[in-house]
Amino acid sequence: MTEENASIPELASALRPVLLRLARRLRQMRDPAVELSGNQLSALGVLLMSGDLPIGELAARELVQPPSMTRIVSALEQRGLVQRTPDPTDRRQSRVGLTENGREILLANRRRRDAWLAVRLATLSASERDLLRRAIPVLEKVNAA
Amino acid sequence: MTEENASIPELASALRPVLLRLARRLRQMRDPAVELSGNQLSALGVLLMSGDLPIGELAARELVQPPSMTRIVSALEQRGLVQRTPDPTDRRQSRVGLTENGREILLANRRRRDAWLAVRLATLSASERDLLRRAIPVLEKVNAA
DNA sequence: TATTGTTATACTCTATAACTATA
DNA sequence: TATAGTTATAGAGTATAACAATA
Repeated sequence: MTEENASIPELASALRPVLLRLARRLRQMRDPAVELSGNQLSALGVLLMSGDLPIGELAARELVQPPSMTRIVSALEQRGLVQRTPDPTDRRQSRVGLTENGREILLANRRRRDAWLAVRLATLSASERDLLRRAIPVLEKVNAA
Repeated sequence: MTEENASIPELASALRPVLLRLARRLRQMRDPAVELSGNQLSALGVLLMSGDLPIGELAARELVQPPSMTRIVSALEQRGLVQRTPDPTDRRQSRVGLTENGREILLANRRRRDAWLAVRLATLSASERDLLRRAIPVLEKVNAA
């Protein structure tokens, strides 16, 4: 235990700015050549994780209103990154899914950001990297709480 | 050493999504009653850290164009959170600084987000919190690299 | 009638270009 | 002539409200 006397609020206010700063830099590493907005990229990510979804569901998961998601999906569809397929049982709905091209673009973007991070992780000592490795499940727990 | 065999790229792609997700939730904890945009809040943060700055310098630090910073500062000034004071030696410039009210609003916002995080940190075990505590300087090192 | 998704419209935030005033 | 800042204007991106099609 390094200093468990230190209070939880102090840990929070020390951790917050570091996390926000690092996340901001990671987000800036979007490939400027592949012009996808943050929300477009994020929507592709949800589709990769969850498979095909109706527009409304996708909007709810992204905390965006349905009309906004209509726009986002239309833009992605025009670029061939997603496709709409009509729901056979309810003709009001159509499910949105990644195309093969969309999957590739998304994964390439992630690789790019991972590479940026990996370069920086390589400057650490092995034990520092190990510390981060063990911190991951803890951060996940914070996220889930 | 938990498993230093695991490669650096793997660490990067495990760490990235956790960081981004947590940062996103932290950002969403802005007080909706105090309607400050992300960039307005961020500009106040720079002023707190660095003291009074000319508009151009502030724009450069926030990676924003000068006209955008003019708008941001004008909005903050109208709400009494910052004030412009003319530079005595160069009448083209004016320095922007926090007002007492601006300082309070900024700090209140930070306390709010810290509190959100602290509630979640409280669900962890003492040793998990200690792990995060030791991870902070490592994350700072990654940021600086 | 209720629900899914779209279109119409307005607002916010940002950027580039052109301008004003100092230096 | 160059620089600090502003104003004018346009382009993304989002939201609310109104509408169309289907359940």
